[in-house]
Amino acid sequence: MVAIRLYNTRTRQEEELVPLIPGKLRMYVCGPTVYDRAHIGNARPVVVFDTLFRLLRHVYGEGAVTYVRNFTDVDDKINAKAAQTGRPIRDITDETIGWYHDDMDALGALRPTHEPRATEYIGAMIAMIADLIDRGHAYAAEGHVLFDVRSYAEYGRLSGRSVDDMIAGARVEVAPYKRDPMDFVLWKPSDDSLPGWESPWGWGRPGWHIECSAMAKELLGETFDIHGGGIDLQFPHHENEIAQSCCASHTGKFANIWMHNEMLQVEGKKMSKSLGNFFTVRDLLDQGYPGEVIRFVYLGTHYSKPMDWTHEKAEQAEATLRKWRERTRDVIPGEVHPGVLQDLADNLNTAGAIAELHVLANAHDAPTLLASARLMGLLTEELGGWETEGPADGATLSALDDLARRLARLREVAMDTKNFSEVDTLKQALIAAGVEVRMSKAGVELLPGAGFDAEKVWALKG
RNA sequence: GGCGGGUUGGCGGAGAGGUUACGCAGCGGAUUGCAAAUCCGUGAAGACCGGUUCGAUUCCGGUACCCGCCUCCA
Repeated sequence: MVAIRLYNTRTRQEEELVPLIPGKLRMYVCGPTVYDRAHIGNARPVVVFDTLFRLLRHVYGEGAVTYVRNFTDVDDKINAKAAQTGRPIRDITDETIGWYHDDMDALGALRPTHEPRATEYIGAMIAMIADLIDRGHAYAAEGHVLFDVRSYAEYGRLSGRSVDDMIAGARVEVAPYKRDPMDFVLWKPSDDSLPGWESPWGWGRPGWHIECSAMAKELLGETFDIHGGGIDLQFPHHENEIAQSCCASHTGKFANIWMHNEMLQVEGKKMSKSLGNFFTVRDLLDQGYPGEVIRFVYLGTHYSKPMDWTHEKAEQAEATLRKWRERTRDVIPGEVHPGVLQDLADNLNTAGAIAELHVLANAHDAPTLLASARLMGLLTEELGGWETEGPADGATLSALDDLARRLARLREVAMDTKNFSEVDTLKQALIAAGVEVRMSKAGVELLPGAGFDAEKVWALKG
């Protein structure tokens, strides 16, 4: 069995993945707050950990891997949207979850084993909060329950911060009911306009961090193998998860390996609404970027480095995938290339693995290329189809066929007369219409290419 | 202020203390009426300053610059 090595943020070093339960692998990844379409930054961890999920299933067996990714469906952003639109919260979250599934499916991400909704685990959260109070790690105050960061000596270990340093930064909410400014909310009161649940501390709703601790415990147990998410979650979210879970557990342990993907940028800049470079996955799909192309761009940069989304990368990815799909058409997948597997097992080096795929393609080893690419969720049947669809409808395609025949006739004549001016005129017009013109001894082939303009084609047909 | 990431050939982007990354673009060739597509081949690198070493782009220290998180936005 291939040894998988992963960089562990918790220990700041690369480690061999040794399942806590032999033969079983348990992974938790922080999922979305469901109040709007997922943007392309949200999608990076989805693709990264989907690729890891696929690798783990390949190595340990499909049934041996349990992957949990939550939906945060109780949150003030959702409440705000409900208040703004007058729609019921459940409508909003159901709709958003549907979008999320559609969009992530389009990127070739497998559905996790479990996708728990926070609102379905309120009981487990209340139980964990009560347990934390009993153990002296949390306290109720003015309808809130707060975690006492001073009660947990390891607080700040994951993110390499000390409580005192963070207070010096003075970016924390100071509330009179807090014992320490860094204490964070486990439970907070709700008024009539907000969603809430009965609890020992009154009508209220959970703080953000407790849901992951509670759901991970319910679905994976007190300890498990891998916890993933974006690096932005390292503090405070993951720090707080660790504090809650470790203080509420019998072993004092939580996730074994912590993995964080770096952030995504757009054309070299932070994606933000104010810069106008903010895209949802749906935006890109609607603009015509196939989901597989988006996935390929993501996998082209190692997850531990900032990734830049650029149009140029997407174009190159599309050209590469187009070529590979042509080469693997009707090919039966062979064995996964050991080099590809080795690269993925080496801290999920997807960029290195893609380089190996290029080598396989150049070596004309289509069966191995296909099997290896599929391990990464590329060249799969589900993601295919886009490469042959093209931007032309059926009628336009038949118009192209007519033009191809006309061009072929003109060319035959020109071969005899040695006067190619008419052929070249038509060819240039076709190229100007975004048509790829392929002429060979076998004949003439016209394909809709980049910048294809159906109107110009119809004008040429006359 | 605290924490973290980065700086590699024209562009993108990896690994490895000594031997070709890889892709795109470029260049040469095959093919083509000319092209396109395809195929074959090929030049080009590691911010700066020190240190360790027989040897560093790769390890260590420092400098500069870029970026992110700590704040509703991943």
